[in-house]
Amino acid sequence: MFVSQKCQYALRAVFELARCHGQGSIKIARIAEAQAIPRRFLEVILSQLKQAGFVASQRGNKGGYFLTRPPDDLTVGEVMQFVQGPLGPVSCIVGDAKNPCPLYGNCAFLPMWKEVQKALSDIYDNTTFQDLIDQEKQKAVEGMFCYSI
Amino acid sequence: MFVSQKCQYALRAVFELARCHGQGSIKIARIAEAQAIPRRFLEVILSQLKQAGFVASQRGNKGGYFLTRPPDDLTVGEVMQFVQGPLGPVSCIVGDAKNPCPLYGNCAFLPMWKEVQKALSDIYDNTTFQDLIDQEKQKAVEGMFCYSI
DNA sequence: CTCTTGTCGACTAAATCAATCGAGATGATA
DNA sequence: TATCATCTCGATTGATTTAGTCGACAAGAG
Repeated sequence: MFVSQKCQYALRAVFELARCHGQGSIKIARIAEAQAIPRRFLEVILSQLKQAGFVASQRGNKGGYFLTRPPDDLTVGEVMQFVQGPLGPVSCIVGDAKNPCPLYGNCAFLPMWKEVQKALSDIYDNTTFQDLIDQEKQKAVEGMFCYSI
Repeated sequence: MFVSQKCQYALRAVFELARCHGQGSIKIARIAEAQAIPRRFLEVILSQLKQAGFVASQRGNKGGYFLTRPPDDLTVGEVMQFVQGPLGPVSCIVGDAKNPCPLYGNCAFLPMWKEVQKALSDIYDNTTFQDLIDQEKQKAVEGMFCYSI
């Protein structure tokens, strides 16, 4: 598995905030319940997302979190990159000076890794949270056609 | 980084064996040097690849390892899957009964994860070691055109 | 004032990663 | 048959990452 639990929690939390965008502050407890995320862990995650500027918060009674940007201006890739670090398959490709490939420039796998990175980027960087919301709505409509009456 | 060091070593080792396919047994030491892999660690890796049937070995003096299948019949995906486990981005998608997604069937990200898995599979399962060898040869030819006189 | 909610840093148990090591078995060859 | 290069196997290790948990504190609405 390539996407950590923490990163999945972060994405689900942001998705929940995106779904409620414009409705004011959303409480941690509500996000935790709606998206099945351990509450205390979610605190840590949201606090980091706040540092990064993806979300903002309101303290005190009636407080909570909310997105700082509209859902159609926030991509899955941005959040993932912040939580997990570079999205490439191997370190030589993301320019990690700590782990230079000893075969760099001569590695038979380099073209393949680049292909993979592009494929991932094509998906993650082109999926906004608004896309996910729309997709979910569409699915609900399809569900009505198939299962109701 | 999503592909472990060990997995990269395994791929490079198999590549080296693929490149020498048909030349009899190749010594661990030679593979280790050619592909810049820690020797003792490579022993562990090759031993596992042998368990899996990707390679076979000859003991004693003049011993070494060799591929059991021709390079055009062995994909990168097969080796990666064996070394790293399932290649999907998240556990819910690879049918991991230990980590069932608590939102399964209702998770907004599921379609995206499926897209990612397909993209990865399209690359890894369609790249054979023969492809890598050919690619390397092609590159060498281009190098002649560009830099030599 | 009080109750609800976010804030912050410290802490931890478990798993995974990336090896390393030593002793032994095998087999080609001289 | 002795030797030497090579694979074999299990144990062990240190560092890092993962996935959380906890307690005390700060802020703000009513």
